Amino acid sequence: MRIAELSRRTGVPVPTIKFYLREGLLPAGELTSPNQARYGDVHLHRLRLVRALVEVGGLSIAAVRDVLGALDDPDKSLHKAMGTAEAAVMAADATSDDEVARAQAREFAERQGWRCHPESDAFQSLVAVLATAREVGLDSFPGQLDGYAHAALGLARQDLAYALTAPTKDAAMEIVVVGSVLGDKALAAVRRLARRELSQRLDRGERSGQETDPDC
Amino acid sequence: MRIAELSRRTGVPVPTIKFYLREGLLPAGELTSPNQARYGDVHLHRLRLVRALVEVGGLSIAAVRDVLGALDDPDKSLHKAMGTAEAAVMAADATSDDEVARAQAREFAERQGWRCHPESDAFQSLVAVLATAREVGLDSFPGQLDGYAHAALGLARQDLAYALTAPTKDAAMEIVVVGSVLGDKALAAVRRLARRELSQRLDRGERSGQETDPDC
DNA sequence: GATAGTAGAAAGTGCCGCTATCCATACCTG
DNA sequence: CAGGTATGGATAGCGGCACTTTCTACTATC
Repeated sequence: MRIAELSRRTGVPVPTIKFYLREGLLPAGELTSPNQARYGDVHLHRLRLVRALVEVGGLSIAAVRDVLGALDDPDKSLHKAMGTAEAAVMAADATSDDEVARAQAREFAERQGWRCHPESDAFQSLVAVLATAREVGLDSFPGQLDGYAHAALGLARQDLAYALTAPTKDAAMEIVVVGSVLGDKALAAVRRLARRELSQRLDRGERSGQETDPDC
Repeated sequence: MRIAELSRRTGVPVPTIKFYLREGLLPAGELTSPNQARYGDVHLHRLRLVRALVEVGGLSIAAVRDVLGALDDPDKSLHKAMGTAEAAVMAADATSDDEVARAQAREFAERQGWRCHPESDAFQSLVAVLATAREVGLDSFPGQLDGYAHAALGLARQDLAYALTAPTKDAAMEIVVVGSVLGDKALAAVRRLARRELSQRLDRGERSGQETDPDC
């Protein structure tokens, strides 16, 4: 297929596709002449992937390039690809050196029995959030984390199970990466729906919802 | 205190504070002369709040203005303030009219027994994610949602309980709004830590972790 | 052979979150 | 009370980023 069809089937304008080609987010098409190229399903799929990461995930072009690079690297383990995706999503603001927040995060990890690297983007991001919470005066915020951890463990278990459904390693990596990005967005949305649902139930005087969600 | 001290105590440059004043994110100081003003703890707190929303939450200036407006509105219910905050966070890309995705979202809501408005930002956002998942070929993604819902209900319950710890309605609103924004970030980070922890345990041949998290 | 499409490169656009510069005035130190 | 520094207010500028536009020299197609 040619670039116009690629554009038609994805809704991405031709100039934007050219831009992505230039930026290395999309592999070049197979040249049939000095100024003609053919694109295949690979390009179609990749283009949709790029748009998903950019539009839904809010990733920058550079971050998308990193993520795709990790996906394409044949030597890369699933573990490492996940790390790259996380780094891209976390956007590492690399802020303050709040020692208290760092200690809070470490204590939290210990409480959970998690052995996590304090240099990882996820950990840094957590420290940044805790520092901000402290600045804004949300003193009991760190206590919330344990509840988050409980939920997160369940989600992580589910994520991994989902990834194992993939037929090939490439597919698994893509599921993990895209699932990370889409999953975050979906979880945020579902969380808000749940919150609204619960506050509605409270408004109606129902007891905090054991009837539709037996919860253990 | 004067603007320089406000700047010193928050780390925000004076020109940026002036910019926020101009944009209405910060109330004007009390004028003591035509060109002198005094700022108080309110300004200090508000400024930190703005930075938290902008830096951690990634909210645009306009979104921050909306959120703060909701917080300041004395007539606004906690419910409405939450709605405004959600709208600001969700950033409503208002994309495709994917009927299939919409149906998937509706089915999900029914499965959960949630009565949610299909016009709400959270619902729209969910539809957008599902549409994207479909485009990228993540066919079994909708099945993930039920697991998300389980986790989200737990989190929502915790969120509401947290909000009820606030002494005043204003404080509760702030907790809900800021907790929403910080909570999303924190949850994303914790989720990644959990995922890494679990995949480490798998690497070591442990059975998928009942020993540190009895989970029900 | 006219029309439309294409690759590739270079320059331009629009938005957004600041940042810089000015000015007239106020405070503050010596 | 003089002189340097800070302030409020206004206007203009800047840098980054994700595209878009424009151009040229070709090529496929009707």
